[in-house]
Amino acid sequence: MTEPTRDRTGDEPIPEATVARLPVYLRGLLELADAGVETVSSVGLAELAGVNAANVRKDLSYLHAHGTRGVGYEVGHLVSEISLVLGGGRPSPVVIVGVGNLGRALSRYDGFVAGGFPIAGLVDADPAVVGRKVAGTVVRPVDELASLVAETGATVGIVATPAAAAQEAVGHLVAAGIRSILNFAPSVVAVPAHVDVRQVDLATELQILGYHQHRRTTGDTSRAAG
Amino acid sequence: MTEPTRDRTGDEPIPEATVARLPVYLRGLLELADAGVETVSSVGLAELAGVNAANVRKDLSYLHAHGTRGVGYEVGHLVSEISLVLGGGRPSPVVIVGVGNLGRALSRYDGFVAGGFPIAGLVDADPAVVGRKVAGTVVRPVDELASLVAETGATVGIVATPAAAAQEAVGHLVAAGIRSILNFAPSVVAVPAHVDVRQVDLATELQILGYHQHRRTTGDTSRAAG
DNA sequence: GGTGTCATGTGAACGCGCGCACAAGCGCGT
DNA sequence: ACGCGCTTGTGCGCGCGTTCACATGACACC
Ligand SMILES: NC(=O)c1ccc[n+]([C@@H]2O[C@H](COP(=O)([O-])OP(=O)(O)OC[C@H]3O[C@@H](n4cnc5c(N)ncnc54)[C@H](O)[C@@H]3O)[C@@H](O)[C@H]2O)c1
Ligand SMILES: NC(=O)c1ccc[n+]([C@@H]2O[C@H](COP(=O)([O-])OP(=O)(O)OC[C@H]3O[C@@H](n4cnc5c(N)ncnc54)[C@H](O)[C@@H]3O)[C@@H](O)[C@H]2O)c1
Repeated sequence: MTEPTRDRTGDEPIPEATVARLPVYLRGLLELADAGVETVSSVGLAELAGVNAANVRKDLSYLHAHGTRGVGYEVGHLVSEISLVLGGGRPSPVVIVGVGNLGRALSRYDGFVAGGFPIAGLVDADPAVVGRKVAGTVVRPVDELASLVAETGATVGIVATPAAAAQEAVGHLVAAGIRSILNFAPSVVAVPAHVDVRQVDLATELQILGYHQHRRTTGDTSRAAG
Repeated sequence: MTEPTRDRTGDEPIPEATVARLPVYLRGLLELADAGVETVSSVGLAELAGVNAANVRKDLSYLHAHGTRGVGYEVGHLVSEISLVLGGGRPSPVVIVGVGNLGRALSRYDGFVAGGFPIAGLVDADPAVVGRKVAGTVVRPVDELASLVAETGATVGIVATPAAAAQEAVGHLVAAGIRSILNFAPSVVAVPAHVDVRQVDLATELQILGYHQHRRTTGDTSRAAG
């Protein structure tokens, strides 16, 4: 408020819908870079991302990644620009709370480190799980969460506990200084205003699919054969 | 149908944003029902779901679940009404393609059957995986997918293969008659118009979190303690 | 050096979704 | 029986997001 707006490195607000598409663009761009492609048009990138071309152009206009008229966008430039906006250029270590079925699968997910999200540590409340080695990392008790975050500089917390323990797990993460949380438990959690929570809810996704399927099979009588 | 009959069983289109919230309402309502609560107001349900109360009322108005003015909504009625809209009242068996780290975790997820999505079968392309028993189910080869779907009446497919194989896996599912697909692979897949695909992308979620975190740490210099 | 062709960048319109605010209606207490 | 308080149901305005359509501008070829 006291100082004017600086429009250098990602100071202006990017629309949320655009932010959600940037990772998809980034994936496509990395594929292109691997294939040796150096420039890409908004139409080409739109096809890779499955969105409208005008949407791509408007999205990229929010970044400081201007393209060349008549040619397109420089792939390498876009990659670095989007990476900078999304991750700040630095990796974000991740702490996983709850090392059950899902937590173990996540621990072994190689896409984490590839995407700039290395596993900083695993914690669990079950003494039978604590001390065991999962994916090369020893599971630590929940009361060591704060020190674990402090040691590793973890900035992201993943909640993979049962729903009943999700709010408690989130509380521990917030108390440890984590401000970005990804919650896999099917539970609405409350957090302070400065903490960002994103929900990944498998059951919800399936039920949304179920709605559309149900609607097609009951509302559409013109389709009989399969 | 010679006349345009307005059926009462979910014929009018429900807004997509509302559909996405219905599962959250349902979870809260089931908790209330477990606690013996029989009626709930829009304010109470809004708190449970973490949304605005007027939004709840408008959402429920799309269903045929009218409440009683001055009292609220009947919990049991809402549960059955939302369940009917979302799942058609019948369970939707699920086929999982790709039984790796994630596929195994999903197979053991008890929330599936609890939510009306029992595991109908598991398939994988790796001969080393085929034949092994995971969570009480034997993994079958991909070329048995069509017969598996036919036998079990599976209506939902989950893709848990590497990204490079996602499009192929989706193709198999579509060929087998599946019209609802949940894709965990970080890959944009193409499907016919009558097939519904929902993407669950972990890396995307983390990168969105990363954007907000990066924005806070660089743009926001004033932080309120508390 | 001129011109044609191509792709970017953006103005404007449309639709959707959200939330406020208020009227309508139901039940309970007196 | 009657009024009061509580809650539903919704009309309306606002903002966001998406898309079309077009003007602007760069590059390549002749
Ligand atoms: N495939 C899946 O398993 C899957 C898929 C989608 C969502 N989910 C959700 O993810 C969550 C975990 O699922 P899961 O199958 O791994 O369950 P799980 O029971 O296998 O694992 C839960 C783990 O959390 C630990 N835990 C419990 N309370 C804790 C606490 N207060 N603090 C720290 N750790 C605690 C437990 O000791 C256990 O190790 C659940 O909420 C589930 O609904 C799971
Ligand atoms: N925690 C996680 O592991 C995690 C989290 C989020 C997303 N994902 C995504 O989920 C997918 C699977 O991850 P994963 O860790 O389980 O990988 P994985 O390598 O452990 O498992 C992949 C499985 O798919 C099978 N497969 C390969 N090609 C196939 C094909 N054409 N048809 C059928 N099956 C095939 C393989 O044999 C293997 O069993 C990946 O796309 C990954 O990016 C994983």
